Amino acid sequence: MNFSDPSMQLREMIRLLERKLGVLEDNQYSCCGISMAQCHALVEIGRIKDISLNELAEQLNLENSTMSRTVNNLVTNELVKREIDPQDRRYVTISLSENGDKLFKGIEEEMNQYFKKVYNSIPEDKKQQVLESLQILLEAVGINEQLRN
Amino acid sequence: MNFSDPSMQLREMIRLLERKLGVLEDNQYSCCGISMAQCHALVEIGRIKDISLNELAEQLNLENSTMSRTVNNLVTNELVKREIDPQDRRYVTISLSENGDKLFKGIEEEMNQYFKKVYNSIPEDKKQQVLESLQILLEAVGINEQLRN
DNA sequence: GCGAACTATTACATGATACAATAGTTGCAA
DNA sequence: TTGCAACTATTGTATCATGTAATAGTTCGC
Repeated sequence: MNFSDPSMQLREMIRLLERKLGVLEDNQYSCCGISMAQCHALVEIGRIKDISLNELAEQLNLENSTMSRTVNNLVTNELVKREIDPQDRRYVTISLSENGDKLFKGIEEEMNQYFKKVYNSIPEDKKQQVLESLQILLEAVGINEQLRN
Repeated sequence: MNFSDPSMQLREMIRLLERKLGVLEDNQYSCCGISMAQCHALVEIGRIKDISLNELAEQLNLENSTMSRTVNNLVTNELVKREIDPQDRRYVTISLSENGDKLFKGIEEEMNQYFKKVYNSIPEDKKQQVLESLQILLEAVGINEQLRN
């Protein structure tokens, strides 16, 4: 490998970052006894509070069918409620149960603690720069999102 | 959500970055007709040239058994060769076939093109800063790797 | 030469996912 | 108002990924 080209350095560092962060969620059951798919859905529902199945699927880049089954698992685990929207009975309104909300808040807290530690591991005089750079990188990736393939 | 705390901004941006980049590899067959698991393995084998099953599994953070099956799929697709090491017949030496090498080079080329475009979407006077920041971030994540849980 | 340690594969079970088919609901238009 | 198109969610079917545990073959040291 020849990383002399800075764009290849970029690729390599993003690859490493993905791998390092990915380790956190590699194990199928690493998230408090529920699967990662369920965990992602749970957090997304917790953030938006009330959401339809299609919206949730779109947020997580999943098929409706996959989403439906994942939500079903969460319902089985009594973490999520599924109610038919009285305004339009085609929709289901998905929201956290009391248990689900507790778990959600726990996960949020843990994630925040973790990122606080990471943030505080950044040298003081570089913190602002790292945040700004991530923002710039996000924009650069966004610009090239449509152009793929 | 309240992103006033900069560590929460960090979390949010990393989450967005993961999602944006993750879209690239969401589909099960998005990688040139082979699965993502196979694609990751192919690239890793291509980079290291000759590698044993255990080493490959460790590189990709997978179980031996999973790795064995993935390699088997690649062998079935005639992209990878599996040979018993004559020095120690417990080991298998895994390497790319001619077809596999072509595919590997194609993937590398495509990825490099993509990251070149991303890199060139970064404002000229910020390029160096972004690279440096990613390096800093990697180190910060690395520091907290052992500390998890 | 025998058993411990190691490498890879296979058996089994579970979960995620996509595509396609289906059921129910709504809205519009003839 | 009735019938059809459009939409939402669920279910059927198939495939792949993954982990744990069991198994087979190999090496090495005693």
